[in-house]
Amino acid sequence: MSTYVTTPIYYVNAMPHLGHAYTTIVTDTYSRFRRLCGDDVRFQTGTDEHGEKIAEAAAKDGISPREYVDKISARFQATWPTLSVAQDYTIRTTDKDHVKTVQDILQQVYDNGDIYFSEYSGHYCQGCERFLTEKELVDGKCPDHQVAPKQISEQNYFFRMSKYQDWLVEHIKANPEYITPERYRNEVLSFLSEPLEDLCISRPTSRLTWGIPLPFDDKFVTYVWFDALINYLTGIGYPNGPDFEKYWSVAEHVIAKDILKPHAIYWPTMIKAMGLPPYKRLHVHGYWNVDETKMSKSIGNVIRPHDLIDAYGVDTVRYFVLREMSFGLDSSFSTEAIIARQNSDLANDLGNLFSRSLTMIVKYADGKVPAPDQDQISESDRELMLALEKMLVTYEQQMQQFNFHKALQAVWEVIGLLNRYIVTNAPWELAKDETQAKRLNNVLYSLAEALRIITLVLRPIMPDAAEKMAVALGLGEALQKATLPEAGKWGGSEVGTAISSPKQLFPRMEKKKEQPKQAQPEQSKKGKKKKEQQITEDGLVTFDQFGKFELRVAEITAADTIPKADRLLKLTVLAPEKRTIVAGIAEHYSPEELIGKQVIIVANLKPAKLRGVLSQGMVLAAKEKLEDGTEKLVLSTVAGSIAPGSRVA
RNA sequence: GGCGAUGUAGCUCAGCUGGUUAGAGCGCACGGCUCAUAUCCGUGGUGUCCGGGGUUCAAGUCCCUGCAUCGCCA
Repeated sequence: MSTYVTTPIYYVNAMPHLGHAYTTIVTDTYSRFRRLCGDDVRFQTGTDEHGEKIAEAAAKDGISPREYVDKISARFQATWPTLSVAQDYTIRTTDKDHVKTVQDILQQVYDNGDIYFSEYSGHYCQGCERFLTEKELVDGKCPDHQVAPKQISEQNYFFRMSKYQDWLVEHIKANPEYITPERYRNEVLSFLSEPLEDLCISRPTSRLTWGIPLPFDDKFVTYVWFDALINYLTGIGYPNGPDFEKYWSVAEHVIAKDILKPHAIYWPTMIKAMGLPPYKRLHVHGYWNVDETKMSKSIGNVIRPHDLIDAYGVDTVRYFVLREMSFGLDSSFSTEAIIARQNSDLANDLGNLFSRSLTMIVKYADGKVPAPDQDQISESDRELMLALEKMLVTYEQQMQQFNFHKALQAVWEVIGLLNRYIVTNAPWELAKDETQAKRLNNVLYSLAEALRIITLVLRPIMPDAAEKMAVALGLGEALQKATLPEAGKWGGSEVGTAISSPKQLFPRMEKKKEQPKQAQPEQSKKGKKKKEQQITEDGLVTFDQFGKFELRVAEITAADTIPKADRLLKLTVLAPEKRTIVAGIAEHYSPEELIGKQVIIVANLKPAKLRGVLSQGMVLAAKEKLEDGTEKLVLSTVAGSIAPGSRVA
């Protein structure tokens, strides 16, 4: 059997966050699971690097798109090893072979008549990179970006997606596992109950050059999906690569729910138009919330994988996300939740079980796996064997269905049983009585054996911890090659194998409310760094020095744009005297919305002329640099209304 | 507005085709053990199974309806 599993290619306009990490950990876990089952596995991830947003972000940074995508793509690729993710191939949409394959496919579909040229006009939102319908607009603005879209009339190429709608509906209905979990399958079928529109697949080079040129019209480049989705083919050598057929016939995609439509509708119809068989399964997962709220850049609660690894370690992070989230549903991330899992599941249940078992083998059996005695098999031994057998069946089924939390539940039931087994058999009592030596050996053997199997099934989930366990159990390299069908059977432990005293697998963690190492917005991290630098360079200011700054509350009474200055606004304020202040906030605030606002100004700043206007002071504002290269600016103000001119200190 | 999902113990959730006193983990309380990472084991729940109505000998489980939350679509 072979397995081909992919993550989406991640759009490089943002740094990796918990969502990216989750998708990738899931895919990695599944690929390791299939390997454990003995499959020939191909696991692919990658980055999506074309498009307007990339070109803009690069321009803002003053570098070429190529330099920009190299930089961000490298950040993604550097993240995966830290999460113990071991992909076989990392594709980039800017790879030469990918570009060529995309063009070949476009030409082929075009030649078959499934791509046509047409004109249309509409409201184009730059943030969304798409045309919005009349009804989507709120107060004439894009609801997501709060910007009025541009009215654009454009000629473009379209993919005849509608032609394959009936086929797709039939295919989804005939294959219940094509899209899972079921809720997303239903969503897609519901969407397909309405007539499908054709898909716009190009952008004129007059507007965008950072893309793959259409082979049949060099005045256009490919628009996102035709470029991006094809990565799943190019990564395995489409069309003539030696392994293409083998892997494509078993292709499985893992995605988050935000890109369901492209993967469940655009992609199958594209594949059909190319004359290829459809992919096998599509696995859709939900979002991670942070403490009940959405993770978002503007709130500043974005969780970064490296912060999590620093604070908890990679095994705990992997275990946590896989155990906590019901695949398909949204889940919440919180410091409390991950620490609870770490302490109760990993440290107390698994870690302690491992520790006490190995210690006893070292103490009571000279550190070697003792020989079991068939005549001394007790009821509890039998129960344990049966439980492990049952666990393996459940584990395999649930892992195959992407129900990782259920698979782990099954494993932890056995861990619980083992802790009870130890109490029931009390090896420390058996050790005191020489006539019980055989019984003792059986118990110790059972423990070694059960832990060996647990180590095996935990490998896909926590590769590093499983490796440590394997080493302590004296399993060595045999386990690396072990597959579930054989190594899962009871009795695989070799008598006489040397067991070493265990090191602590998982430490317990303090349940502090504030974890200093816990994921924090990058903003504050940078701030901390700066602060440290200032301390070392003695950049501290004294109270007296600070007192020289005269900060006051000012009320804005008028605001005007300044000709030929697109960043500046001329403000008239009361502080309490009337002043004119020039502020570089025009990109973030419109004059109208400023009237009446109370802001904080530096009142004794040396006046300066800006664009011919004398500025008597300076307005304070907080600025945040967002991952996509844009900036967010918010004026500083007071928490309640106060008389203009009040001193701030 | 249309379609769909969800609503079960303090928290997170299991409960398939209706059938004895509705479950698990976490947390909490008490007791026990000592091999172990102050870990482990045992005991402890009078839960309006969202509200209302209905079908049935019997409903958390089916039907209708209302409310709440969420998703997709328009």
